[in-house]
Amino acid sequence: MDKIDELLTRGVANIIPGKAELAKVLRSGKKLNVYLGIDPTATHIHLGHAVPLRKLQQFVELGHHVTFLIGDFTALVGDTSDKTSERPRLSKLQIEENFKTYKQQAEKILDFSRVTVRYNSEWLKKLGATNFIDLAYHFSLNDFISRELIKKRLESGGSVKLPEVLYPLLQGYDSLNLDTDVQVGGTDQTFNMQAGRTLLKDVKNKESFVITNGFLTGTDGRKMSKSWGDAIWLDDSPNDMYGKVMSIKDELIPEYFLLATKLPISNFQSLISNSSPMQAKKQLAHQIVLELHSQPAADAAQAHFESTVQAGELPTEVPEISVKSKNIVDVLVESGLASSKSEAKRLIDQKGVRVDNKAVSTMNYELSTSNSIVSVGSRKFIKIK
RNA sequence: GCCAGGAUGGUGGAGCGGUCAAUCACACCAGACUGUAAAUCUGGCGCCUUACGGCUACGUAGGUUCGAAUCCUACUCCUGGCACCA
Repeated sequence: MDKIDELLTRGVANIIPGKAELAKVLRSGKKLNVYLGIDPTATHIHLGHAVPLRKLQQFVELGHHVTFLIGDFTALVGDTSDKTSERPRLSKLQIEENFKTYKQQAEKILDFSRVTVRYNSEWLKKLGATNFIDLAYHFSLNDFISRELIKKRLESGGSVKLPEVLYPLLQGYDSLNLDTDVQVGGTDQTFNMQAGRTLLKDVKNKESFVITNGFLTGTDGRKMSKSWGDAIWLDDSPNDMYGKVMSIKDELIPEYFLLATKLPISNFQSLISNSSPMQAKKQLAHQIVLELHSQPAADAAQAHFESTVQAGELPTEVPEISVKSKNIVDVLVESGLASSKSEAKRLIDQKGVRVDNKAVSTMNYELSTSNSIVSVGSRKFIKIK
């Protein structure tokens, strides 16, 4: 399996119009214009978001011309499928701030020095009503209302706002302006990306491709999502990240190797079949931390996991804190181990609090010696100075 | 503008005058168990109090009542429908 094969298969849900066609173009050696669009309201990236970024990076490595498109204009219109939150109108400054934050995380995966960053307001701002109507002639309402989501809402008497219908049009115009050969995105973007194909074909008589990637399963077994609290974030600390990976179900190990690391497929296949789930998962967690942080961080996170979680020992580095109080309840609150006195008492009640590894059984407990280690549960430790 | 429906804890969503700090589910926390921070089971999950109990909360502001998340009025914001547009 060479790089092109890997690009065509790894984490890929669908290729439109087809894999064979794209393979042919890739093999021809032609440099392609590839792009991924993002919504500038998003600033925090998790491993699921990272899947299309990895795909983009594969294109970069093959020497294609990759554009990272920031949907600053379309953000104003809003992809209204998400109806719960009112979309704030972002100022140019905010958008740039957001992107800065985004980039800090994204560059762990995507090499921005070999990527062109652009904003779609560049051309959308200039698009007048006349041109806009012209664009609209390339589409029919039938296509839009046959979409599953839209159809359901219409059938149940819900309303579909016009901008929702117009949104794909703008996205298609992006493709046209970037003279796109390949668009990358999640399967949820299939329809919007198709609009680009339509325009390119109609206007420029150009055949283009769409690659959609699958979704990564979150730590709770559902799709990894910001709102479900089951995400592993690119900026999670090494220990957190390692731990979160260790908490996934064993069955997900191959999926994670495939979608969340860049380890060659053959490498991890043999690894999985030759080791116990526990070992394989530790390898996986190590690899993920290594890629997103560093080798030493990954080693340290693994050591931390082995000693703290597996052997139940104290972590090597315990944050030190000085507190005014001696009483255990106050200490817990002051150190932040508990958010309120009520919670602190609850924790003590439930035998969740230990001082120097001995469970605290009374609220009146006073810390006697300095340098005591206070712990809550099995993973929160603090050393009291 | 008119009509109808709605706004409850981190989320979804009950409750429709007292027994509501608010059913339930999810998320979260602790305990047990485990190769694991998985699964499963147990307990917990506003704040203050060792406890008895107290306090603040159900969009905002008032009112009715011995008593309101529950009834009334106004306002704000959402969601539909209808109308109007020189």
